[in-house]
Amino acid sequence: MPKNQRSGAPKRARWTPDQKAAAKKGPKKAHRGQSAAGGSAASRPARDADRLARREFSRDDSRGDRRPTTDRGPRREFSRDERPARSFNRDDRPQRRDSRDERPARSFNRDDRPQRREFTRDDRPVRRFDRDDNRGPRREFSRDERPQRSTYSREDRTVTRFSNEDSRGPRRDAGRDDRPQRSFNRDDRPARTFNRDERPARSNDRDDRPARTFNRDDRPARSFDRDDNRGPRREFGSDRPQRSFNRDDRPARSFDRDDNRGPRREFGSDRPQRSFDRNDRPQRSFDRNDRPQRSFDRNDRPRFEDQVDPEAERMEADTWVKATRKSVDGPVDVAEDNGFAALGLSSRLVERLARDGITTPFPIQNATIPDAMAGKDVLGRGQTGSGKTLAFGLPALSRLDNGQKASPRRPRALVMVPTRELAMQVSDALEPLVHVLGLRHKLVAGGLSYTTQINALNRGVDLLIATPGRLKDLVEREAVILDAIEICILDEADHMADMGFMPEVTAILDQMPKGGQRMLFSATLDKGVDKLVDGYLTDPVTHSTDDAKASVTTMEHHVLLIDPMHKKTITAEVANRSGRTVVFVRTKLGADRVALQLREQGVFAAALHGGLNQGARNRVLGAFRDGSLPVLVATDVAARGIHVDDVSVVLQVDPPADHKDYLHRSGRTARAGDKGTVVTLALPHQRRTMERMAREAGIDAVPTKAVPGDERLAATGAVTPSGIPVPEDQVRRVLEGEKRGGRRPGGHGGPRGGGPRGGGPRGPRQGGNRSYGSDRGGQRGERSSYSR
DNA sequence: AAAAAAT
Repeated sequence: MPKNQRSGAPKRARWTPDQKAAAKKGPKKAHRGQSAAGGSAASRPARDADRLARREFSRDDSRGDRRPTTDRGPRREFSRDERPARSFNRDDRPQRRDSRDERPARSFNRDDRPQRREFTRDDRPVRRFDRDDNRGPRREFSRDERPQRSTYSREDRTVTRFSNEDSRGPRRDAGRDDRPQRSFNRDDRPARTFNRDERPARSNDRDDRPARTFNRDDRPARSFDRDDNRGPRREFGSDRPQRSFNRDDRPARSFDRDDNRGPRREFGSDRPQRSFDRNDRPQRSFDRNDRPQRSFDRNDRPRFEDQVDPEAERMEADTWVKATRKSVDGPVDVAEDNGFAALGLSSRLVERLARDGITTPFPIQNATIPDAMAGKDVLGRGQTGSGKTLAFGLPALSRLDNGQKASPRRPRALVMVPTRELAMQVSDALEPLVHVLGLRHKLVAGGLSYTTQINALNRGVDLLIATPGRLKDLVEREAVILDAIEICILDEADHMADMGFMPEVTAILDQMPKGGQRMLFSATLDKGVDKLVDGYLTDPVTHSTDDAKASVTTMEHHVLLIDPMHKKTITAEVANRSGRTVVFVRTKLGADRVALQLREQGVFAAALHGGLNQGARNRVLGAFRDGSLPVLVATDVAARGIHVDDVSVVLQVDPPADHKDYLHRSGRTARAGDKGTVVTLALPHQRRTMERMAREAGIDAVPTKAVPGDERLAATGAVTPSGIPVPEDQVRRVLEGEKRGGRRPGGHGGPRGGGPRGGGPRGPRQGGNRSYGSDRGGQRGERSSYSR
């Protein structure tokens, strides 16, 4: 059974037979080969040499020509010359003793047979694993008394000689003729006694044992040579999982009572006997006023994550970021002039939007929805915060709302996005709309449980929201079949058309029926996107609200020419402000490093990049969203689509790769009409690139020199940082959640294994986020490194 | 370079 089934698909996974078969033959041959080679540490020749040294070969070994001499007793020594000459005369052979006639007649009477001993499992003595039990005193060695064990190395051994006429000299024991002749006659041996009482008394007196020495110097030096002296490796129970240092690899925490916990806590016998008499119970009150007042404050609710293990939390990650929406309770009046009603959307959708105060479509929604409702292919270009999610989500859901139901494993609509965070954001934004129509949706992305995804697919999913990698994986496992996709939407298509993504994306698109509706949204239309458009869209209607130029006039752009030695300081100065700051860097390591450097300077920052596990990603982004983390240091994983309110500054510590990336990144600020500042640090050699990029992006920023303490920095609201490092426990508290009353049994789990946590992601958002339709178009980019 | 699947 391939490993991916054991760990990747947890025990409860309900696989269909097809899926099992698919998983078995699975697309993972490479891994198996890998583990076969990597798993058994020693190479075959090395192992054989080792075993040879220990004489472990036996007949059933594949190279069973060498048998051990162990177990046979000392080898009988012959002198060839002493043996009688062999006769080849048949008559000289001793009579065969077991001639048929001499044997007792065989009885075929069943009752004559010796009683067969019955083995029942229960008859067996319980096997003891207790060291102190049954084993007798431990054999004591004095290490020094042991003969030096010889190390076998093939090279060290002398050639075995089978000839007597060699130079070995006389045998060591030659002349010991006083020894009695050894008899090989079994009957000469003293009878073996089976009487326990005749054995010497066994001493269980610890004091009888030689004192153990604790003197380190008495011990022979420890060898670190693997092949040296160690004997076979200790066998661990096969249930012990290989230790992994990958956080995502950890086995799910078990809540099975019988599992691993050690003896159950003993409660004092003073616990009152439980009564099962109904009349003993206190009367239940049905008086509403007796109940505690229900609180509608989310913060009052018990923290769900406190009751949930980390794995379950990850499984639930698609429900993270539950925004507090300013929902209206009770019936909602849909105004006459409701813009969404005018677009022909179902009244339930319009009403649901109105409940959240969404009544006026954004331009891209106005432009796109009618065509999308008509089933046409759509090519949409939308800028930051333009509301693309609703632009494709509303018509897609409206069209799915036709009384049909999704068959198991056959979703009817698919939204593909390039990052997990974006997928979650889309899923969250569409969730209330999906539910109000009685449809089902599911998020399918990496880092989340396979089980919940597979189970949901088996139940039937109308709208699937996915990242390409996991979706392709599930397609290969036949956990999802794309032949019923009526509507397919590619969001952030320019990113999906990147070299690394393209093969997976096209592989998935190729699985879908030709005639379906396709919608493609992209900030720009370049070569890669053209390829997707040409290959997969039919007569698309193009709608663009603006082009890939900075059009947000509320955004200020600064390109600062700085000296490399000032980079760290200036970064901290710019990032340190009352509002939220997103800092972009080129690499994952750079993100970690810059975040650390900021914290060292007193600016609370945390890194977000694809190298973190999904739980950490959720916590960081959640903390940033809920305001407990003011500075987010991110790779371009956060450059697109991620919506967070009130980001006052985007700081590009490493310049973007191109003008599109510049616009994508800067699109994290100045959302929904807010003001925003984009600061890009440029080292001297990056100046010309930045000038060109600014021109292409359509911004008027002239690189100007800056030094720490520059007043232009202060003008953006920057505050000189305190220089006092952010305490580690604050970092932990915010990123790992509040510590609960100190229950963290020693020795359990890893650094975070069973720990409470959650914190950020489920907290309410600050500042009345409008999570609907908030994805933006924009640009992307980056290049050149933080350190020089 | 990053992202997207794991093992």
